[in-house]
Amino acid sequence: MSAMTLAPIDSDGTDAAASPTLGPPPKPRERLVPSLHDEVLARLRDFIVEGNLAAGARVPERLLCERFGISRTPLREALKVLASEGLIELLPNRGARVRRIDERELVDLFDVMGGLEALAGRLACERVTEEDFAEIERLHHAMYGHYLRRDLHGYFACNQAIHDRIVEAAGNAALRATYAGFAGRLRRVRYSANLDADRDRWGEAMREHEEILDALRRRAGAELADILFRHLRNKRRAAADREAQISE
Amino acid sequence: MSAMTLAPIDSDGTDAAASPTLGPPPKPRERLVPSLHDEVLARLRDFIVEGNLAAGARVPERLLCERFGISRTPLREALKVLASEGLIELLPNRGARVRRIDERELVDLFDVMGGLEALAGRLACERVTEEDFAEIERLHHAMYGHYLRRDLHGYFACNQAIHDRIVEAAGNAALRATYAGFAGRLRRVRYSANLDADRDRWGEAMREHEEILDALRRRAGAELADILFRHLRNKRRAAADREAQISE
DNA sequence: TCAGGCAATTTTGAATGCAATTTTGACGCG
DNA sequence: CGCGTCAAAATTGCATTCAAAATTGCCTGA
Repeated sequence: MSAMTLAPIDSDGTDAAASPTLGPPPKPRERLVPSLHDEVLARLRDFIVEGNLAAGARVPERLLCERFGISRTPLREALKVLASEGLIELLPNRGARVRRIDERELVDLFDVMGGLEALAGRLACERVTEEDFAEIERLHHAMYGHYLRRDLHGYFACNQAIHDRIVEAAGNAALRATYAGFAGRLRRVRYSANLDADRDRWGEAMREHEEILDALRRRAGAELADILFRHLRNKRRAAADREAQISE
Repeated sequence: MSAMTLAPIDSDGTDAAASPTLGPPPKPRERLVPSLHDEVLARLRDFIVEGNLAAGARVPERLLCERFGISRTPLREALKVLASEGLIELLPNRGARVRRIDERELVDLFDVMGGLEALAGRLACERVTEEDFAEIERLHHAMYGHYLRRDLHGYFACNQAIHDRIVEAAGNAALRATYAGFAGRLRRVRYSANLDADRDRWGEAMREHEEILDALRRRAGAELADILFRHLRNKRRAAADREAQISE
């Protein structure tokens, strides 16, 4: 093959950093046009995550194009991205299908979530500020209140918020993005850890959260990482038990 | 907007599992045609990872199309995927650029790698077989041999192999894929942890590997996770020091 | 009645075309 | 000589088109 005609292309020197001297119009036009592609991608992802397409079902290109009012090109681009995210699978010449998540894969995903939360906890111990901690502590107590009142909805909201805050406190963009990605994949399966029917697990979860807060207070990174991983493990196990309980 | 004309689409019942009754042609034509898209995606990824495009440089659509002998459509699809992988960034109406990885992001990526390795270690302790362990032990001793002989290349190869085996032993597909993704992103920056110039770090790394093997032997999950995370941290720190040393 | 085969239709994968935006470069002015 | 303006050229985003593959439906023959 011919020589690398464009082998080492040099940077054009344009820096991603703001260069105010270059911008005559002071208007910071960032994302003025959110680009159809991104919008379609987000919409299609939501469409699937929200369960509008059954697991294993074909993803009907034509229909979705009409639905979103676009041509096939941007839709197909979005499909490739969703496939790389693991939400759908592309069968050569046979279209896209919503990926079916079997029990084994669910366990795998939960474990990775656990690993990411463990990492978040470890990093959070290094970087969390007093304000961050105070906010998490506040959420923790609010959650405890919901627990006492048996307010499942409020409890879940606080629980979610706490875990999100920990990830946030880790101050790691790559971690945040990866965490969000896995959370999205898991959101599709409703692992209804319906604690209402499992008071024991609820109490256990609450105790684990006490440990989490305590480890974070002491900035005990490795310890917090361990607790968080096991916390997710228990959560998954409870969900699995509940699943089995329903199906029997 | 109108009613969800295609709201709950049902599965077509076709199972991903082999359905021999449905397949008249017994030929298992899986991936006979690797689909241009996948090929282009892999080639483009390699092209960028191997440093043919400088960080921050524009990704010239037209030129790459000619280079790969394809039209813009599959190339653009690949670009979207690479953008979702974080390898490039897409600026609306202004094309794709190779993402510039600054010091901060490098630290973030290393930490996530550390978190993933920690998870791999923890899971490996749960699932590793005696054969798996024996293989890792063998690699460890081989690595020690390279260390004694100051064979940097052989040392690196074994080192890499050990970490890969641990991830493999974790038996978690999602983890493996995520790990591979981050490894790819990091491969672009040559964090030449040139141990040859840093004998202390090399010795330290070797001692850490002794701990790793020991924890794995005892199936001490939480402990191994902790060691692996710190191992990556130290590796990063050594690379950063070396970087600073070079630039001064 | 039902299995098998063939042709029409549908669907996918990729190329091409076209409007809109950006970039480039020349020109005029201070 | 430097700076702003504006038009030409290039590039991007998306729609449309086209060929190849798969799916569907129909028909035939046992």
